[in-house]
Amino acid sequence: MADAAAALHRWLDRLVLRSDLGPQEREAILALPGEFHYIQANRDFVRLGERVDRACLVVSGMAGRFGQSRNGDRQITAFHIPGDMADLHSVVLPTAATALHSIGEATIYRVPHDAIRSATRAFPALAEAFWRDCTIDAAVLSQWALVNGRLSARARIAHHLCELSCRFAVNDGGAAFPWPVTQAQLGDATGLTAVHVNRMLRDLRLMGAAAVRDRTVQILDRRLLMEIGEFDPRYLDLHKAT
Amino acid sequence: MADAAAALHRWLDRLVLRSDLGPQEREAILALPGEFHYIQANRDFVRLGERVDRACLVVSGMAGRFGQSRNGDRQITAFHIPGDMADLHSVVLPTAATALHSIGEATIYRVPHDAIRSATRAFPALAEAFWRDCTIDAAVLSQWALVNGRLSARARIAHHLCELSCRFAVNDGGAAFPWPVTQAQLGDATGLTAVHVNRMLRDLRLMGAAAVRDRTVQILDRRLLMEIGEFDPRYLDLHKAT
DNA sequence: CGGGACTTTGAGGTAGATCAAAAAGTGTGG
DNA sequence: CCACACTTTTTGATCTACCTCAAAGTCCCG
Repeated sequence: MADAAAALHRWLDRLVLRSDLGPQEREAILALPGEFHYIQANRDFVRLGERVDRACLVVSGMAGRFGQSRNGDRQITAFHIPGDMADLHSVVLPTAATALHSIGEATIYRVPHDAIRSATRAFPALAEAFWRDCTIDAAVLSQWALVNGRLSARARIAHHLCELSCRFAVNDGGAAFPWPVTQAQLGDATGLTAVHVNRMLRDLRLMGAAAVRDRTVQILDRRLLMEIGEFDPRYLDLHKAT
Repeated sequence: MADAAAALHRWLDRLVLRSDLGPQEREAILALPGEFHYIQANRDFVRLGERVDRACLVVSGMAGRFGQSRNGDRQITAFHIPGDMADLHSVVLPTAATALHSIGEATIYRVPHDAIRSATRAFPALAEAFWRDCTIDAAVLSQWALVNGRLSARARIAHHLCELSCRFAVNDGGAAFPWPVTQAQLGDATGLTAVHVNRMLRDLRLMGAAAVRDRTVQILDRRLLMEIGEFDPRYLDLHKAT
């Protein structure tokens, strides 16, 4: 089985980008108990309205947070990559107002809320760090609302690719990154149909901005892609971001 | 000048709906220092990217949180009513990724971050309560993303009216509530043009669902309005909600 | 090698945008 | 208390970005 400390370390790396944590606090994070779960491709693993008592750390693959309208249309409200605690908010709001879905195959590490709560009681700085992380999550969502509400289809897609590129780039270069997301799922995130997503991706490819090949996004011209998507990475609060 | 304790009490009422707070913690809230500010109608009072050191409690009127695209189009991502701490999140993320605008005239009470932070250090339950409140704020935004991304123009507007009705109804009946929002602003919240908002409001009026008159929303047939807007109040986590 | 999921392309339809202008409020100063 | 300027609401006419429906092509896995 995989290594819990390694999985938690990726999350810790994300946290310390934004919050100052001392050695004891870091150790408290790395010592969090939990279990690994393998999730089959494209499965809902947290249902809407379900009451949860564990939070999900993405270890490998991707996850999507989503809501659903009456006729079954889905709106993805967040993509989560390895190192993201996808539903940290469930610690303070255990009834999921939002569901989780694996994007392709995924592995998660489920940490009991109790353990997280005792860590925050012992170390107030952790409570603040978690609160901050949830707040950045909300800032990202706020940006999605702006992008999906006000930009053209092409710009929305360009913006999403830029965002994911930056978030992956915290660890490496970011010119290419894994992309298990189907065009239908990208449509669910941008409020478009799969057909239109396909045409916009073709445009971006023909413009030489970005291309998806082999479940991987290739950024061909970052400047151009950012221009098309009106992308400014400041909202991500990744101090190292390009 | 207005009464600080009274203003803070409305916020406290909102907090204790969702979090258990003891007498000392309640007193700490009611003792928070701050200053009252009168804001002229439709002014930006927190700018994008500005670094703030005080949080804004809405005392009277309404406020809107928004982001802006390159060409100046705005997307409102939240409406705040009296008793809401509009940017509590700024305590942990002082650089505003989102701006604030008065909807009509408004009065706010500005509380220094320092005071809020000392309260959370003294009372961990307050840190958790604030974190929870920010999380519910994010859940509301997530619902907006779903509604604006997936529902028809008419449904979006119906949904927004239902939401505000419920949030006002925490205090009173909720069949009618103040509505200083212009049709252009409602368009900025729903991702529609003012012209189309006008037509959809006419439809809702002719259908006998809801009508806006004298800066006030009249809910004519709540059941119908909820049906049109696919509204289910659970995401608001107001235990008293209808 | 066969079946299901995903991608790609085509043709035509429509919800909502855009542009334009009149009507109704709202506030201000004389 | 009226006149003027400005904002907001309302209606009409036209346009278009994106949707819908349909079908062929491609990839992947058992």
